[in-house]
Amino acid sequence: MSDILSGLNEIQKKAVSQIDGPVMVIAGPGSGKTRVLTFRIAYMIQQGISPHNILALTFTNKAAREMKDRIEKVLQGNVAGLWSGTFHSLFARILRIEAEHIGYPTSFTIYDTDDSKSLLRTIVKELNLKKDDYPANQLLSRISSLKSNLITPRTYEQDEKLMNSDKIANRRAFHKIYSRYVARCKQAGAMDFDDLLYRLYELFQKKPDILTKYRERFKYILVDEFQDTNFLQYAIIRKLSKYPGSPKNICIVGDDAQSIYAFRGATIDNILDFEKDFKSAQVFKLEQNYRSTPHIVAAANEVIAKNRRQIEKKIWTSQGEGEKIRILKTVSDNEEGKRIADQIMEYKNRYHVPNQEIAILYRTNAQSRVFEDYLRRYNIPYRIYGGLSFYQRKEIKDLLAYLRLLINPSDEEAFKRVVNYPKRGIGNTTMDKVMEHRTREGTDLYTAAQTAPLSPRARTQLNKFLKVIRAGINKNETAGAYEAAEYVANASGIIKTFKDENTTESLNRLENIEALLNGIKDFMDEDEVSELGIEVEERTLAAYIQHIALLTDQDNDSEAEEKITLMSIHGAKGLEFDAIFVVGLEENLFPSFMSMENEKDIDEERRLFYVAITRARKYLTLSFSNSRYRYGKVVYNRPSRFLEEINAENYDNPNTVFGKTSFAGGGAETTTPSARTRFKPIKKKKTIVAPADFTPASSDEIKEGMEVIHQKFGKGKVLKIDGRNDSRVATIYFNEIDTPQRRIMLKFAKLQIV
DNA sequence: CGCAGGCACCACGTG
DNA sequence: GGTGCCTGCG
Repeated sequence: MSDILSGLNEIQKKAVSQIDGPVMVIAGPGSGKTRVLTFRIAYMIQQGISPHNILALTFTNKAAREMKDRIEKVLQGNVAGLWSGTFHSLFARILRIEAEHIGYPTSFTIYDTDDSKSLLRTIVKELNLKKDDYPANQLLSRISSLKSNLITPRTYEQDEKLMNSDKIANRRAFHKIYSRYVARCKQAGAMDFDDLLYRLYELFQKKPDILTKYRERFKYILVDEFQDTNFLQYAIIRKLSKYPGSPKNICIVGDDAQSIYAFRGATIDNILDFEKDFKSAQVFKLEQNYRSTPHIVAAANEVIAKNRRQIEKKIWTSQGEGEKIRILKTVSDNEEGKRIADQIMEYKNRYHVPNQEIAILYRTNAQSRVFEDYLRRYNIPYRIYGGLSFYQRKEIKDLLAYLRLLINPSDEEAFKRVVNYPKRGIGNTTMDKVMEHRTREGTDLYTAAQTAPLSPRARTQLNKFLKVIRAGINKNETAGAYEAAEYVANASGIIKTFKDENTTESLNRLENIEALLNGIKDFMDEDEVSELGIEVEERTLAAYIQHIALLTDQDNDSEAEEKITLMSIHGAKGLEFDAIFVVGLEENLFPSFMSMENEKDIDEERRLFYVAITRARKYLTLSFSNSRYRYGKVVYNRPSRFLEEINAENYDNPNTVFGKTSFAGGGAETTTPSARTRFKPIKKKKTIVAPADFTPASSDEIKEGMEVIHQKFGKGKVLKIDGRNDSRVATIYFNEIDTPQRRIMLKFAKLQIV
């Protein structure tokens, strides 16, 4: 530990030891980025810099935790006082401390996307607008991007261009919705995700002395995954580090080639601007890849070379020969699931790759299902990341809504969510009255609920609800968070409802409620670090709620060991595995149909593909399917253009990609790559029949020796039919597909006779 | 006011 | 294939 620098390569050493002044580290995949970051902080502390003066911003809580653990190990001591975490969680921490300066209560709550959308829907309704003209999703993403670009409702109004574009686009009311949304969030004492950034910026802008306080504290700032920061995040970083007399000790680490969050406002302009903003910045490029074998590295370089506009670099490896990239071509998404499960078995048996070193990566979470099915069938343990997490379950969100009310009764979304849950006879009519009263009085919903004139019956019921909340608030203050939560879970009737229902479903929900209560207990009892390892300053219900709101997908992986990983490519950023399967490589899926319009979006998809393949250490498999289910319908897609962007010599079975496969002779894929075949675009449309002109024959018309067409498998010849009546099975040879011989249940088959 | 059943729309990715 | 919203009835 006396020499932290030993064991690093030359460039890494420089990136670690240059601690004064602005530094930009461009780090290719697998180039030891995390190592550099952790060693850099450890080195700083060893040089006598107080951890208290260091701010390290990462993308996930997990990354922050890992970093901290590793620093502690290197220094064999603690790093108390170091602030490391996500932008959102650290900024929320500052806002919690300074809330009163911007007119927020210390106990402000955080609206998640569902809350925001629900509020927007309410506002649209209040303004008597049609929800089809103002879909909540679009409104929210527009508002989010405005906030991220520091455009407030006021500056919006003064911007003729913006106002005009709304007129043209027939959404004149947008400005009204935006300002009302902002006002209502504030009135409810709530911040949405963007507010956690925007309000901090506002705080720094309005209160110079507070800004100074944090400037003096955070003398050294590090930002990980800088390519994924948006304009606002960078603006805050600049506020903290760029001012007259600033030491400008700022280090950003990133890789423009791995920028995959443009859709939420991230811009690689930030990387390009950094050098302009900090003219004296020293730039280090980490290009040696320690992770992957040569074919994978070569493929990555070939793919990313197709993008225009990027910082020049080329990753390289000194590793010897490794496996070539495999391709799987299948006829359906179902078969894709099966073939991949088969290959996983092969990896396990032949190469002894442990489960936790295997990952299946897809573009959209909806693709996970088939893989789940087959992994379960093969008894291979797996874990799915993303999709509905524990905290997104209905029963959990309901109880959390109650808890949110305990710390902030003004929280309008929480109030509406549970005022009539469990059912207590407070329906739309009553709530409309309360809402009207709220508008008339200009108060928050909670206050209005206490004074609104109502029918005696509604009043009694509403009072019962308010009483539970009041008692809960009281309990929280006197007895503590766990006791309050337990009280509310019972007094609200949630627990009773599930018990009474007494179905497997409801008992399962009850278990989840209990798990949540236990989670609160753990959180409160833990004295330093929560089970998730995220350092929190205080142990209160408010801190717990905030902590939950800011969890990231990668954070809940306590039992990841011994299991195969299934996740979206976005979720896989920063991770690595021995064996990677990138699935669903089809046009309209990956690249996504949303990106087909313009080159810029395709570039982002390509970077996503780049991220996907560079997760692999040794084995990489790419798969695509001719057809798959989407919205319950079969769709046919061509193979992804990205497949052709990898040079044939890096493929184990290149003919599968380059369209020359004859599929004759049993569809064997044993062809060796012929020299440096340059890729040809796949022009030939697949001979799969479109559903429109497809008229299946009835099953008893099918006879041996017939030529038939199958909706998915294409043309084939009936070799044999066995069984009788409903259990008749035809053995058919489909010469257009990979594994041509199939057995088809005639009862279900859709076959057209040629 | 509650509930059942029909429906539209959805879903690309996230703190 | 799922969810959340609307409608119409009891």
